[in-house]
Amino acid sequence: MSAKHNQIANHLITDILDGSYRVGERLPSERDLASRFQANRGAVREAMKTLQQIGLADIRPGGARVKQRNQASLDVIGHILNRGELPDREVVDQILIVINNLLALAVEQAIRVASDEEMEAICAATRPFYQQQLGHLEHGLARINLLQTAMQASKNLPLQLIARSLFEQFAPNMEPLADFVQTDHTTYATYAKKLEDALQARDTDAVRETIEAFAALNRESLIKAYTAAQSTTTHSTAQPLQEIASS
Amino acid sequence: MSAKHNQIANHLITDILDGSYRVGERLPSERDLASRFQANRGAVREAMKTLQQIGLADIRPGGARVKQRNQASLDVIGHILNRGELPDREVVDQILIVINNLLALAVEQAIRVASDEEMEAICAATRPFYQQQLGHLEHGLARINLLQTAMQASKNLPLQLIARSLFEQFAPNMEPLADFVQTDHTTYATYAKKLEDALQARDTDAVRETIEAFAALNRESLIKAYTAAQSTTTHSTAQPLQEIASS
DNA sequence: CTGACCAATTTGGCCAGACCAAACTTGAGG
DNA sequence: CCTCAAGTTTGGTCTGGCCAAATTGGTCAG
Repeated sequence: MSAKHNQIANHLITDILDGSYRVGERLPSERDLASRFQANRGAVREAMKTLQQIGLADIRPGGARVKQRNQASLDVIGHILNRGELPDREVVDQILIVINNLLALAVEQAIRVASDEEMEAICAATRPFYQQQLGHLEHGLARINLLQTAMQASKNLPLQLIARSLFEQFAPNMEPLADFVQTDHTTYATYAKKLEDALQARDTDAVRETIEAFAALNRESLIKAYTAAQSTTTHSTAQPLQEIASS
Repeated sequence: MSAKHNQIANHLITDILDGSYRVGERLPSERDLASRFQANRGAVREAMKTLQQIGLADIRPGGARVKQRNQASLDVIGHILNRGELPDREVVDQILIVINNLLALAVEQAIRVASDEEMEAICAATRPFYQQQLGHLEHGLARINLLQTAMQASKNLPLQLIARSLFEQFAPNMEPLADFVQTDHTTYATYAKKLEDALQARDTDAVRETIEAFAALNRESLIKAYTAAQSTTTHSTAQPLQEIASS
């Protein structure tokens, strides 16, 4: 149902991510791929352009070559998470670490540059966690809202772009795990209260501490979710991530 | 001399970034653009694909529409910095903040997960700053090397990708300022020594502190560079960044 | 006059076949 | 074995055309 060039691109991306082509190896020519996918060369061309911009292939006259994964764009993350039935545990863990750090930075920046109204907006975003009974869905939405509000108040454009890109690739791929996540609302609530207090006091260190506490909590529930999910799921045959190559 | 679709893409990108098209407005049709640039529709098509993947335009049957800037991909940063004779001071400042934070996170992670050899590699990367007399060029290279080594040791793929993307868009656009940057090698050396000690002790807090000290130093020299550069340069007519829109 | 509905037009997606210049491959000659 | 030139492959661009979806504009009922 998706556009043809997207199908082709996705096929090639998963092939590369699965290691069907070695790094530095030449990909099949556009004409070749066109006949393989029974598509026009133009469509293949657009798919190749996607690969290039994702940073998985270096495409130039003479042939397109596979690049190293750690030289890719941030946009590969979504595709990496997409492989297999469950997203790669290790990468998910790494993403959570980064997102939490970005959130801490955003709040730190907000404390520095945001107006009182904007700080109040962040505080308001913490309140649902301890003032209301939240279902799973609302809890997730509240977390997204907190993140977005903080990013907005940071007024740091690169930071906003990074957080947004990362999150948008992260969130949809966590769907398969959603049913297995059990949130500890009580401790979440106490942390949220702590966070608001730290925000009110504009205490950067306390904020960082609290956000790290959140991170630990999230990580814990994630581990539980994985063990729960893996016992239910058929044994995954997904290949492990290739080693992150050296420079 | 660049490929045609790149010329077209760059033209459109700068047009959008300069505000020639309002957010949500429809871009000219592919056929229209093709005749304007005296190019084939296929070339225009590839340019549009670039716009889409950079996140500046939402392109779908019926027409392509301009998106909000804070909904773009991280890859816009390079194009934003590229406008005008000098890169936007504010955005540069924001990038430095983010990069420094990412570096701190990388080192923190390295302390957690890296082997002794990898930690030693980071320490080794700090030594040139206080063991040798570095010229401007070598100093820059040593900084890059420190960043890369830390990223490598962090073993955090998303972190590596972000740092790499950001840095690769940042570095080349700082060229116009390079001649005006004066580094305080002495304090840099003392900080570098401090950083190495903190690394040896695997003291996360001390590392963060030291890196923040570096950040302050860099920021200071950046401000000086800007004032120096602006007095030499003809008055820039670059338009200010549009307000970072609300959600 | 307003709003819903339907046809004509515009627009992006894709296709077929072709030419060019740069890169790659191959083989002859040193 | 190395060097260098001819031939081949490959990406970049072009022309011209068809289709389906989205937009637009007009029509008609309320």
